[in-house]
Amino acid sequence: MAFVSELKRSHYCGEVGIEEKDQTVVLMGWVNNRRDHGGLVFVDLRDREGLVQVVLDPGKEETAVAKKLRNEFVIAIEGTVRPRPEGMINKKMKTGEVEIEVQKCEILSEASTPPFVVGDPNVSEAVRLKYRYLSLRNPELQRCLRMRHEVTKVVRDALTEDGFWEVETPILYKSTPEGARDYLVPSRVNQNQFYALPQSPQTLKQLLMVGGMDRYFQIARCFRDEDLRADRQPEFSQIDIEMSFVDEEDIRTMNEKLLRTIWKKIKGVEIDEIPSLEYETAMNEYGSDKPDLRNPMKIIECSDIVEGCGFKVFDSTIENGGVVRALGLPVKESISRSQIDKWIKLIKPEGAGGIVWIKKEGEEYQSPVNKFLSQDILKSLYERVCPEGYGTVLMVSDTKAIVSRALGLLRNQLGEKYDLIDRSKDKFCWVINFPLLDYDDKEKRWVACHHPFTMPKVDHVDLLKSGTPSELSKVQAKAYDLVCNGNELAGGSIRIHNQEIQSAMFRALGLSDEQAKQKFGYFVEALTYGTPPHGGIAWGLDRLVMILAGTDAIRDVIAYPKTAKAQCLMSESPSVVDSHQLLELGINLLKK
RNA sequence: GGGGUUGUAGUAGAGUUGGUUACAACGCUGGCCUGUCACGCCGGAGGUCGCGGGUUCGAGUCCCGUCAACCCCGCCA
Repeated sequence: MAFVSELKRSHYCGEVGIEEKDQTVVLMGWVNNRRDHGGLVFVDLRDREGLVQVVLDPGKEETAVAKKLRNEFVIAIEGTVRPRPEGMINKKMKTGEVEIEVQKCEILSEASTPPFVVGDPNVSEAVRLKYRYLSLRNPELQRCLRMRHEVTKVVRDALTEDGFWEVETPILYKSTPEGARDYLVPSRVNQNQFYALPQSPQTLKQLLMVGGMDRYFQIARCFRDEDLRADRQPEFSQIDIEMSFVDEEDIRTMNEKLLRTIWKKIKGVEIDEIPSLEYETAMNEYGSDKPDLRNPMKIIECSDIVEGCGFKVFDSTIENGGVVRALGLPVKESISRSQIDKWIKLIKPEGAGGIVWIKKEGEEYQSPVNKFLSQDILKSLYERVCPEGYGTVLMVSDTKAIVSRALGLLRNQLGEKYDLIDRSKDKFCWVINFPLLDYDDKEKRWVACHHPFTMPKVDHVDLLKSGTPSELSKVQAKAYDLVCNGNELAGGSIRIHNQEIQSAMFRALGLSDEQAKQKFGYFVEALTYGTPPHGGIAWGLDRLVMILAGTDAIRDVIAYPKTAKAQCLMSESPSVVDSHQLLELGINLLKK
């Protein structure tokens, strides 16, 4: 067995076709499968481009090795491409028209019996993660990683074309006072001090604008020490973008162009016009700031119809400034009482008391509240919420916020359960005019919805300066999210470049200029040295690739992902370290 | 931190009201086969039923605890 083959690869396995007829080719790859017929051995040879059938004669000296071949052996073969005999074409294979008649076969590397068959879809996540390098041989995972590569390439090309510079920012950086939990890295040289891994390059990219880079982007790795989800890993990537001398419109236009380029180049799809939804509208009509517009249901206002109706729950809700709103479930089948009870259970944790439903039976409207509501009122409600004349009305009454959360949750649930979502097409929207501030009930103070350097809308600056609680809640931000199929694809804002507005913002957050300086230090100082008007956006790259690849697990688009407990099962990290390493760092562990 | 689902040969599963030696498949392995492509045929090996307790004459099965993977809530500027 040669350590290095004399052969030089001429083609990828998956790329051999009828055009190569009668050519001698050299292929290298993994044995995907072998079918030993005694006097004739078929091997499906695999590389990242696909499979091709190679035919070996174990009787000949050069190919006698065929008997030794096993799954996942790495081999090199030299052979002649020939059309398959009459009736032997395999239509299921891309290369099924041809096969390789092998003249030479070398084993480059033998393989232990793998713990699972490569490509077997029924292997548990734990086993697949432990042997990630074997999972990576699965064409499906390779398709996702190839797509990820293609997306970053398209993004780099498109942004470069538009005058952006890719600038790398540090991974060893400073712990930030707000936001997610930081991953900390101890410093050996500076004992008792720590770096933090960046949650995002937010401040760094703004300082690049201060530094005159004008247009920056980065495929940036970000780190957050928070619990994981199906679409969340502790380290993930952003397409991070920042621009100088621009306003909201410029950034939205630029990113819409980028979005169109991505969908065109990756999926070959032209995107329709992208609607902009006010945050307020999104919350009222979809119960979400990232609505899935593929779901046809909308939340319908019903307060005006039921006002003063005599049903105590509705009346007192409206008197107290709350609302009565409804979803119309557009399915003809009758919804059972127990089913509705399940939905009530679903929305209870959101604070909603229950669901009042209306069904139509012939010309009669049925409802648990028909003792209180006349047929006329039920009819008006039904006709507004189910204008098609069929379906079930599901009403919730409470404060605006609770009704939005409850019906938003229900809307998603119903969309899935009754297959109301049109998956043939991706649906996008911008969500704009987010509130600038949000009141934190636990900590009894105002916090920035986006971050404390987000610019308020021009005509809301005075509201911000007024500082009265009722006014502060109305202040809107120059912030925007790009939403696709109910996922936040990207989010960003225009940043404050004006000292006076920045001070007003800090005051609203309950910080004096002195405290702000202490908390944000060098960053606040930097903004005083001539900051261009600027703003930006960050795309969640992993989520973007997930949507394009049509997968719902973020692990599928990351080569070496971590488990829900943030461990790497392959390398068994995190792990304990040698005591001398800790000693050097001046770290003493609390014994467990 | 809380809730849910799952855990039985290498892999993914079946396993009855608790009852003899825990099943068949894929993979592995020995043999046969020149047209297979989910190759086929004959034979073989492979098990601390996640782990630890408990109930019982007897536990894969019932109970308690625990661990792991996944999903959800909290959390995620």
